[in-house]
Amino acid sequence: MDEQYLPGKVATNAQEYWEKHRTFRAVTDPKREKFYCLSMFPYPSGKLHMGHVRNYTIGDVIARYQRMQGKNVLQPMGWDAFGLPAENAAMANNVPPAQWTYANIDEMKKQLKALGFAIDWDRELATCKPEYYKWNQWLFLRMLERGIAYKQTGVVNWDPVDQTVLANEQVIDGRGWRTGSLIEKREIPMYYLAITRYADQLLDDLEKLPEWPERVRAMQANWIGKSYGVRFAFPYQLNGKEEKLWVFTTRADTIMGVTFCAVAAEHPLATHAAKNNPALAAFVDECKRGSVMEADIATIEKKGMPAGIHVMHPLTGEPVPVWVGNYVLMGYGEGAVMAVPAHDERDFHFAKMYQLPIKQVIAVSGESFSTDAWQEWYAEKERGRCINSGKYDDLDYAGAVEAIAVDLKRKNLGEKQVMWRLRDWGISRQRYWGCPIPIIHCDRCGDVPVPDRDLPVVLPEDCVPDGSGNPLNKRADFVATRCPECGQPARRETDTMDTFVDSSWYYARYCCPDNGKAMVDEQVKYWMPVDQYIGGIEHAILHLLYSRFWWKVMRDVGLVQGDEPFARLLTQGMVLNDIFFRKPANGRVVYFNPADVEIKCDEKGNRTGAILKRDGQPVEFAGIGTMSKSKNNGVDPQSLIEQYGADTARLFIMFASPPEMTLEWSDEAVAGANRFLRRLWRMVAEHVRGGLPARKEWPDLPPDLLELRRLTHLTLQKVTDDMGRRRTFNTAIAAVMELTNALGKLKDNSEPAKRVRHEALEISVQVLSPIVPHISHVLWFALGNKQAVVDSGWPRLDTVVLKQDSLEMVVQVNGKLRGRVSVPVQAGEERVKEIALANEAVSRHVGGKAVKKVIVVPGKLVNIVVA
RNA sequence: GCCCGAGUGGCGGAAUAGGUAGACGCAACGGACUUAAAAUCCGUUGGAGGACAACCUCCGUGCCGGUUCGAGUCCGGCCUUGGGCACCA
Repeated sequence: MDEQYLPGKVATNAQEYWEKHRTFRAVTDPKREKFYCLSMFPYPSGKLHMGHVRNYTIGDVIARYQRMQGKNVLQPMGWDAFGLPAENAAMANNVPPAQWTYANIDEMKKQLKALGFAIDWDRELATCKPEYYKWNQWLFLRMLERGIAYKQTGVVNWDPVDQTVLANEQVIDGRGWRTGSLIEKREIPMYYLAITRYADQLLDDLEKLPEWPERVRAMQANWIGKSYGVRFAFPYQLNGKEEKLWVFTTRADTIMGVTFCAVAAEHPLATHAAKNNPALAAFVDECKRGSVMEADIATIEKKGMPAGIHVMHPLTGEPVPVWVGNYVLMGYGEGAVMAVPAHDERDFHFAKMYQLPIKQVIAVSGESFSTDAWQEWYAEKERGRCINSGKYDDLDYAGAVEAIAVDLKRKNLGEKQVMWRLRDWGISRQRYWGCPIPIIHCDRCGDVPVPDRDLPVVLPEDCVPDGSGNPLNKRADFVATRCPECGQPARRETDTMDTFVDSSWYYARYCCPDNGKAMVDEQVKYWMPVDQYIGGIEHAILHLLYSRFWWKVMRDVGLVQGDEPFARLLTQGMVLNDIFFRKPANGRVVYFNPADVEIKCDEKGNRTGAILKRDGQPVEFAGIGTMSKSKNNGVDPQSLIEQYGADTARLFIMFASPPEMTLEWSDEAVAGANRFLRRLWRMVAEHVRGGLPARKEWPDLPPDLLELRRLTHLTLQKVTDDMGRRRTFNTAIAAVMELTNALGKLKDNSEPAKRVRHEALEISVQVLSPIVPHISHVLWFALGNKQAVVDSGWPRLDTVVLKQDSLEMVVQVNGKLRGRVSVPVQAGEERVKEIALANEAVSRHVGGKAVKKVIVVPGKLVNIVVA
């Protein structure tokens, strides 16, 4: 073997071996226990970024670990290939999105291969290929048949200059990113998927996912947002006809405190009222400007204007004024709310601003109500009792809701209802680079689904978008078709599907990526569910919820079995780096890449400042943040691999922090990871040079060697647990480092010492091999093995060597550490107490005071409580 | 604004079920080797105080309060910070 560790040579050696032996090809084999390890597939944006490297390294370590445990492992890879960035790149470079996307895939595939991931590339797929998205269309048609897919209007961002629908991302401070014009909300017809029909299942089945992080389940449950309340109506007269203004509330107990109602600007009542009221029309227009994002709407200043209309209180019959409010969402609930200023904080402030009456209807004993300022208890429902509420006085929350619901029902004006925060999934996008929605518009027959035999509806790949509208509308060869029902000329739908549709079922397609006859086949029964899914925490809600929904639909269509697609989930943290910038006196902020910045420290290592290497002038530190183009703080994985090799990159990423936490970049720590690999290499090289030991029965070992063997197996035990159960790879690596540190101190070169060292090195190489597979591959052969480490299985734990006669226990006096004692393993509690009290340091601190209590935690600690 | 996390030395982090705070690594400092540099190896390294010394004492896990023999860990209230909020993926 080489004296020096040459990462490039080592990587080539290992990767060629895997390629030649087709090591990572996954074969469907029901006789073997399978393990499906899946990382979220990347959007082919151009180059791999550090987030990808982290994601796929975590997945690869788990896949390789499971493989060594003897499982039949599937780890596939593909491309989430439709999306907005391709259209933006197309506009910038005048290149069709397809061409840009395929070039990016080639580049990123090369990078993934350089990192040595144990991927079965035979199963590669890309969502922009008709063989794939045909089945998006096919299942969409099944959903139409079942009424799960339906058509309805929805609100979008409209750029009046470009005459284009914009994504939220393309709206900056209420203006279109290219034109700078003020954005308007606009209602257009769209296709929706009725995910709310599955709301109950999506919520209840979270209990079937014990191996998901608690926080993801909590976020999903809150997102689905089941609430119990009352849906009821305020009647009113319109053009001589009886109409009803419907609202939903979880606080029906406060209904007697309603002093006004508020409706969204898009609500029909607002539209009607604005007709003969120019001031209101102007206000409605104002509300319709701005973004559709909920975060914006929730933080804007609450504004309103009276609609000049009154509705009737359903219980008292009193007139209630209707206001138009910019904070009421048309897309949520009824687009109208009842307002109870006394018991809802938002209504309270709104009422104060517009001098609307505030009527207290809930009292809590011991608290006094005042309209001067809001107090927390006003909104409390647990301790409250109704007052000023006529027949409902003195009822508690549950009693009042019940009684009021009964009365509303009797008047046919409402009833108790379950309400979901979750909204149906609008999938129509007025964009080119996506999966066409398989619908044909016929003047005679209406919206006609494309028959199965005509699938897929193929997207032309040679369009170049120009920023105004959807280029598909200008493609007569795409749009012009015939109605499948009447045969007359008709138009194709030009909207495409949300890219979340593509990523909602790709995991199932990996089981049979080449099947041209069906969406999935019986192989999904073997491979699904995914045993381990790994991806960014930023996908905790949308992607995972849509996937769970889509899978349930596939189940109900009879394609798959089981209720959930992902058994275990690991959400990795983001990759962060320092952010440096300069802000010229009257210019835009300029960001500098940390690689170009030198940090100044004082003699204690505290940061004192930073300068740009190029000009030696100071730059400002803006803290740490996720690696991004806009902050110019990314690290290119490619240059990292070129400098240190794939194993160093992988080792650093797995060592720097546990997978669920954020990872802060550090060039110095990367160099440290490389140093460890070089040391490991040298250790093996020296050991091999000294001659490999003969393999015999274990001889009786002297105490120091026995101790080292014990450490070897303690390390194996810990690493196995850390990698398999805890998934804390950083502590697994630390444990191996401790072992190699101890090994470095062993200067003995006797035959027994060689045997102990050999075993320790073999186990180190084997357990590190999922993390640093290339160097492990070469070192394993160097240690005299005939079979590749990837096929060597997991090392066996020697439980005999772990047995000890005595152990160390910690002794505390009043909870403070005062001494350590050695105790025989079989010693009982009384004996342990005796030994602890006999300790010199302990008795000094007890100091003759009366011992009140002694607590013994077996095998760990003794706490002596004195007066 | 709402939902969900996180906060421990100069830095990344460890402490797995309420039981030794700071494993492992980085940086820094001191030393060895070398003509020199790189590489490598050895040692020190939370703060304050005390002892010639082996060592000893006190303080310390964002802030305030609580439960407990014992709290980084549990509970209540804050502060700061990260992710998500439905058309970025």
